Amino acid sequence: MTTSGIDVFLKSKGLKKTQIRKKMISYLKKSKSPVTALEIQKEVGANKSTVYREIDLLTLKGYINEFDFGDGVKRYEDSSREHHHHLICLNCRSITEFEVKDNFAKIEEKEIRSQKKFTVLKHKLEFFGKCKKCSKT
Amino acid sequence: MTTSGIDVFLKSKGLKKTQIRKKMISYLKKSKSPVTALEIQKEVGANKSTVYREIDLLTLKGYINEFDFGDGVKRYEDSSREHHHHLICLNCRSITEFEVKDNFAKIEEKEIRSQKKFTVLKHKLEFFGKCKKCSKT
DNA sequence: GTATTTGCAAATAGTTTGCAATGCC
DNA sequence: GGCATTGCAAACTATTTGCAAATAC
Repeated sequence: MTTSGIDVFLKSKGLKKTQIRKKMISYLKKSKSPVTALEIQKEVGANKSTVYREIDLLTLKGYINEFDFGDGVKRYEDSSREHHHHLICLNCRSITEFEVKDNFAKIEEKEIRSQKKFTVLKHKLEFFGKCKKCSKT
Repeated sequence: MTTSGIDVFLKSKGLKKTQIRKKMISYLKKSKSPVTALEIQKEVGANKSTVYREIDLLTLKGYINEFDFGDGVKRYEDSSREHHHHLICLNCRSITEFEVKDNFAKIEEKEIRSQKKFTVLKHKLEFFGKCKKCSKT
């Protein structure tokens, strides 16, 4: 989303264009891997309540996606980014992205709909293991 | 794992065969969807500290897998169960299992290894949406 | 007998809420 | 001006920890 794209997004969602909100969206937009509430707080310089409230709001409006990789902290990323999955290193906890060429999950969605009558809205696929660096040791 | 299988497992891991541990393993074994620490506590009748310590221990020994579906509570299931994915209803929060026939993720693992030099140990694939019941309303 | 396991109470971490003050349109 | 947004402090929830008592082998 471009800078003016953000303006349009905010307007369409009935959200005011505040300093904190703009900083937060900009931070999410430039981050290469999902960020935590604490990281957002530090970067944006807002109160933690504000950060959490803003996260809720942006999640509700569909601007961000939430992830939990099992270390007790939630992470968030710009939902407009290209579809990808995450590789989480169980050793150093680094998070790498993996762009998907073939969308296998889409195929499963069809099976799920026909077999279970369950309507898939989104899916999350994460791989846990050892990153390049940690595999060497 | 059969009852005697549990005995063998405990012995091989150097774990004592206590009442609480046996009850907990038995509960995990029979549960059809991942259970929370609180549910385990109620079923087993142990102190919550004991439950959390036991969960840590059994996770460490590879007996259980941990999941987080984004509602702030962790869930656990017997790792020896057949490989499957979860369908989480965003409306009523029910969790359904979906057995996988073709293992698409395995194919991606190969790409991940060659492209990213990342060694995959396990993956988690979850589908979020509306269950059969909630789709009707 | 001794190392493991357990319960209890208190501590911690992440997140949420009530309320008054401030800022955007 | 009026409603959305923000900060602060306190509350809340899930989980963890220290320590002494109980239990398995």
